[in-house]
Amino acid sequence: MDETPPVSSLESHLGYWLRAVSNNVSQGFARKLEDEGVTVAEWVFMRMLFDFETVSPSELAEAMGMTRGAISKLADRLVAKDLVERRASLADKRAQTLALKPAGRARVPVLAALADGNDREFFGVLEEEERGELDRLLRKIVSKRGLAAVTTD
Amino acid sequence: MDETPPVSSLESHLGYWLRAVSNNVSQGFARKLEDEGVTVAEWVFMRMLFDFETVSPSELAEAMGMTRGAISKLADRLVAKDLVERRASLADKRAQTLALKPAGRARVPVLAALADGNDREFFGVLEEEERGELDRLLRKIVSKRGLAAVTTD
DNA sequence: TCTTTCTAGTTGACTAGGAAACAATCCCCG
DNA sequence: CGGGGATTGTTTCCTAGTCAACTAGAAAGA
Repeated sequence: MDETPPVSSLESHLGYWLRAVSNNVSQGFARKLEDEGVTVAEWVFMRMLFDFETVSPSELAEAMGMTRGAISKLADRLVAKDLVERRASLADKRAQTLALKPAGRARVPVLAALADGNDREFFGVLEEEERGELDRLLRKIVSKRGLAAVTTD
Repeated sequence: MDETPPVSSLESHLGYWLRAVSNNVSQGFARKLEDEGVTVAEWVFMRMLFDFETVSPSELAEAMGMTRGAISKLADRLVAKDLVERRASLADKRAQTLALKPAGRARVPVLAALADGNDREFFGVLEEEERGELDRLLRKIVSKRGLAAVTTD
């Protein structure tokens, strides 16, 4: 009777398409950031510090969907580049606070412009309202599944 | 005058949300596959071999959006697990052909079921027609931007 | 108080992948 | 033919993450 078990195709999974597009967008973005000597994770890290003066590594790890270990090393790199500084916390000697240094702060608008350009490049193929819909759907998944994350790949 | 330069937020970029969701979906999937001792890349690799009997590493690299070097190592791992085999190509002594071994072939339906479950878990929060729309939008980006992602039709 | 337990951040071992150099082989053109 | 360039797959080195063990300090409880 030739009973072939039904095996779903790769293309039938939204996760597959999501991964394909996301990897591409991130790789494209990474390439643009390369000229600025910054990675995607570093951009996200700096953009977060730009808004919130006082951020702890743990909070950042949570917000970026990365482990504390990864944040620790990421911070090392940014400190080495003189874009970020670590400040000891007075209240709690274990804790620290991360902050942008002036050079880092000055860099953020430039990187933001690259992010804008990257988004235009990849999502410009969609109509305005399609972009709105995509945005809505992605946010819905994030909120319904309660994830706080952005990683980098 | 206080001319603050406008710095776009992380959340204003579709790439940001895409990355957030995609990473989450993939991490969730990776965790499910872990019990089977397989990675996401290995699943994709095997699923492709499942359909097309004869695939060269280069084609696979193209289809999976990875470098040939990465495919070479990925193949090494799968060969080591006895799921895949390399066959020399008769016509061209440089070339080779990758094929699933019986153990690998037997594994695919199980992994496909996990992929189905993962998709349900993450995208089940959307309505049926929202999923259709998301699918459409992602495919549109892939086709308009000519991403390598699998010759689909 | 002092001791146990928890929390913040760091570190080391390991993994997957990219970039580029490489060897083998093929192909084309003189 | 035969030699220069393309192409196939591998390899080496590097980067950026994870996980789990670790250190230092804080907190809670007897």
